[in-house]
Order: sequence, then structure tokens, then C-alpha cells
Amino acid sequence: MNEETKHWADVIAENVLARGKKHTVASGITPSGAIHIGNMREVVTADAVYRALRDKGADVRLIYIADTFDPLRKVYPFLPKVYENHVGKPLSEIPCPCGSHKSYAEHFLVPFIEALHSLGIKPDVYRADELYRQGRYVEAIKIALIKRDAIARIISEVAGRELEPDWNPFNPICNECGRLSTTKVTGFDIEKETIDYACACGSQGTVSMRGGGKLTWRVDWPARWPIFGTTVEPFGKDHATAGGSYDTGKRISKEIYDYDPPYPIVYEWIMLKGRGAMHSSTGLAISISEMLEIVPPEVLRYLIIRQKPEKHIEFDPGLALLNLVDEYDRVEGDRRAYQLSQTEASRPTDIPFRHMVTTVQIADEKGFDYLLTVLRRSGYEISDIEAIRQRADNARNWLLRYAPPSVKFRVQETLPPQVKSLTKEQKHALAIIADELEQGMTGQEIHENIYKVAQEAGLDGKKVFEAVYLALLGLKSGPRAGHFLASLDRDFVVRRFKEASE
RNA sequence: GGGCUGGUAGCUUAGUCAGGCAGAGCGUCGGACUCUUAAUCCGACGGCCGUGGGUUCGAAUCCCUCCCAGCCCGCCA
Repeated sequence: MNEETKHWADVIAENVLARGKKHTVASGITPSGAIHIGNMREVVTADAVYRALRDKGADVRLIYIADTFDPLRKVYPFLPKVYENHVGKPLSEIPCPCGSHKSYAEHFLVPFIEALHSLGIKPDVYRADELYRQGRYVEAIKIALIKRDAIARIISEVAGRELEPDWNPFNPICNECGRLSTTKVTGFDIEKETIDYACACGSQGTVSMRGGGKLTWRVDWPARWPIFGTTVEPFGKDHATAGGSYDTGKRISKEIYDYDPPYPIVYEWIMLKGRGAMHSSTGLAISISEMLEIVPPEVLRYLIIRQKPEKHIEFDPGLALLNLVDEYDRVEGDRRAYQLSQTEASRPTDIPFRHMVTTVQIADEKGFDYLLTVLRRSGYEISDIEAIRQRADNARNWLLRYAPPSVKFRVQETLPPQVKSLTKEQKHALAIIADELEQGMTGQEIHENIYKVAQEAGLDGKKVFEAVYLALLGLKSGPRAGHFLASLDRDFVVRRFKEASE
């Protein structure tokens, strides 16, 4: 990317500003399962546009609407069987899987909102069940009931399918069984603000327009636009398809609610490298908290913000993650994306993640203070202890869970069999180093002398390093030799090098 | 079946709206640095811009065909 390229968030902000100065950027996710980094794209995208608008002086706010009033669709694999009884009930009315939250919806929503805060995203949060109970939807519900036929016509025209003759934009919650997926509207009273229904469970009843049920998704979505004055909204490509819910929503918004639909931002899925799209139900997903264990929040933002929303993101938590973090740190990519990725808690560091991964493996066993020492010796700034601690934690977790074997190393307890491949000259070089160490030369000094040793042994430097690593790690390469040697027990190294040189 | 989005260097991609010499980062290779390979700096290699056609003086860009990937057409970002 070059400097002339405008960042997508700025392009959108400019387009949107041409329509007016006051804006609401909306986002929303159904908290039906653990919210993963794929879901995160919605909110991060919204936040990027929100910030771009704010930077351009717009009067803008960011909202997040949690669809807590949606029914539970099925018993997901991560749920116990007893949840069969709750299928069809609103998420806000189902018990919490762990027992410590107010409801099923809160169980997934609360950690998600916490994660948002750590990403520096602070939307005004609304819960659909509360909005309905507070009566925020009453006007929209009345209009939808009265204009039922017109809405049905729009949906069948745009979506190209016939609706059931008894289709209704409102789903009442059954007073008996608590489900909203099994009820049919049989009548309504605009004055009393009530709706009559019959339920598949055999009961009939009357509910209030304030919390007694909800609008069906295709109507709920456009209904909420005027309620919040939404002018910009990102949504997944599932909603964006021709005849999909944005298409119907657009017309319902204009023709039924007399409101200009928001500026659409269609975003693609985040795929797990080589495994397909993320889905919490299939277990093929990385949760936000898992992600934040291995990278700082700014990097998670950067992952999403550097890419245009309509491109899918191939996320590779393996070796490629190192590149992502280092690219972010060096601001090698898109400067504007970097800027938009900042959080208040951002702590820039000059220590490459790659280097931290190495350092942790050398120094961790001797404690955090030693890690700092090693870093300082390598010439890095260590005044921000907290930032270093965070990065070290990230590196450690990454090594544990996602690192490919090629970046891992361990000092071998016994002489690695690979030393058999050492040449006579290499053995000689190791003997010289062992000798120097024994006479008190530190690893640091060895480090400065390495080429002299090579010359003495009649080798080029490369071969000497190779010998050092083979003797200690059983590998052909490793962390910077001098400091590495200095970090190990001197007697141990001497013994090992002598052993290897025999 | 119908539709949406994407397909540009080994990898990640910018440029496509408004046609004007195809750019960057990573990786690779080579070199420099008398503190190195996972450190720094410099340089090079690397592209029928998915395919085939059309429009045009000129196409990655516009139009049509087909192929590939993912998704939607039942409320799974």
C-alpha cells in the first residue's frame, strides 16, 4: 500500500459525509454462542468507520444492538441436551449455561463486551429484549401489523418466494410455553397495544406490544433504523445477497417506515487458514479471548482494519502470525490502518515479536528479570516493563498453542546425535570456544571473537555457528550465539562443547 | 437452478468506482556491516493482473463467455 491510497474507512466516511453530518454507525450480533474473531469483524469494521467519521469532524455515535430477543435455533453441540426444552425461546429468557449470568444471552454477551473494551471499542450497547420491553418498537410494530400485506408483497417480490398465507411480521411469545417460533398472530388491538395469538403447544392468548414478542428479522432490522437514526451499518455477506435481508430491508425502510436505509458495508468472513470459515457451532473458531492471549488488542484490530471489508481474511495463527505482529509494529503496512488500530492502552514496543519468541525460550526458565536482562543486552528499550510482560505472555502462549516446530528450540539435556555430522574443523572450533569459556571468556566476548575462532579453525563463520547450535540444540540454527551462550550455565556449555569435539 | 463477493509475484495484497508505463510488504537469492543465521542496511530475481473473446489509439480497470473459491436464496458475522 502506498501513501496515495486512501484507506477504505476514509472512503466510506467521505461517501457518508456527503449525505449529512450527523451519523449513527450501527452494529449487532446475536449472542447465541461464543463470539469469535469472525464475529468481531462486524464491530471492528463499524468502529473503524466511526473513528474515520469522527476524525473528519462528524457528529457521530457508535451503537451495538445485541439480539438478545432472538429465539434459540437449536441445541448447539456445546450445549447440554436439556436445552432442547429451550429451543424457540428468546435468548434473554433462557437460563445461563454456567449459572453465573442473568441469562443465556448475557453469558455470551458479557465477555464479548469486555473484549470490545480491551479493543478500545466503546459503543452504546442496547439489548433487544430491553428495547422491546421499553416500548421502543411499539410504533414500528403497529405500522408493521397494519401494513402487513404491503410488507409481505415486498418480501415475496424481492426474495422471490411466496410467504405462507398466515405469515405475520410479528412473532408473539407464548404465555404458556415461552416460545416465539411456534406462534401465529390471530388478531391485534392498536389502541390497547396488544396482539392475539395461537401457539402450536395448543394454547391461545394475548400479549403486549411491549415485550410480548418481536418482529421477524426481515422487518426488525429496517424497523430499528429509524429508532436509532442509523446511517451506516456493516453486515455480513449473508445479508447482502440479492433478495437477502438488506434488499428487503431497504424497501421496507423506504416504503413502510419512510426512512433512508443506512449506507451498507458488506464484509467477508474470516477463514481459518486451510480449514474454512469460522463457526462457533463447529468448533472451528478462535475466540476473542484466545486471540488476545497471543496478540495485543491493537494487532487484532489491525488484522481486520488493514484489509478491505469485502475481502475475506485468511487467518493463520501459525508462523504467519509473526509477520502480522511485526508488520504492525514496524508500521510497514498501511499507516492509516495502523492509526485506526490504536487503542488507548496501546503500548508501542521496539522489540520484534519474532525476537521475543526467541528470547522467551532462552530466558524464561530463569524468570522475568532475567528476560529483561537478555533483552537489554540485545540493545532493546526495556523501560516499559508492563508492555514487555504482555508481549512475553503473548509469545509464551503462542509457542504453547500455535507455533510450528521450526521456531521452537530446546537446549538438549544430552549430546544431540546430530553432532556426528560435525567436521574436524568444526569440532576444533568448538574446542577453542570451550577453552576460552573455561578461561573466563564470557559468551559476550566469544560473540565478538567468533570470526577469529573461525579463522583459527580454518572455517567461515557460518560453519562455526552451525556447530554451536548442533551441539546445544541439535539444530542448524538458533538464537544469537554469543548472548545465547552467555545465558546458559558456563560449565554445562564447556562440558558439552568438549564432548562434541571429541 | 438463480444471485452476491473475491481471483493481481512463492505468500499477504494496493491499484478496478472515474481506462493511460502493474506497485508494496513478507519470503527467496546476492552483497555490505571486523556484534552473527531468527540483527541492521543495500540490491536483485520474481507477474500472459483466473480463462477466452469484444469495445478502444490504449484494458488489471469497461462489456460478454467460461473456470475456480467462498457465500446467499429457510434469521447461523
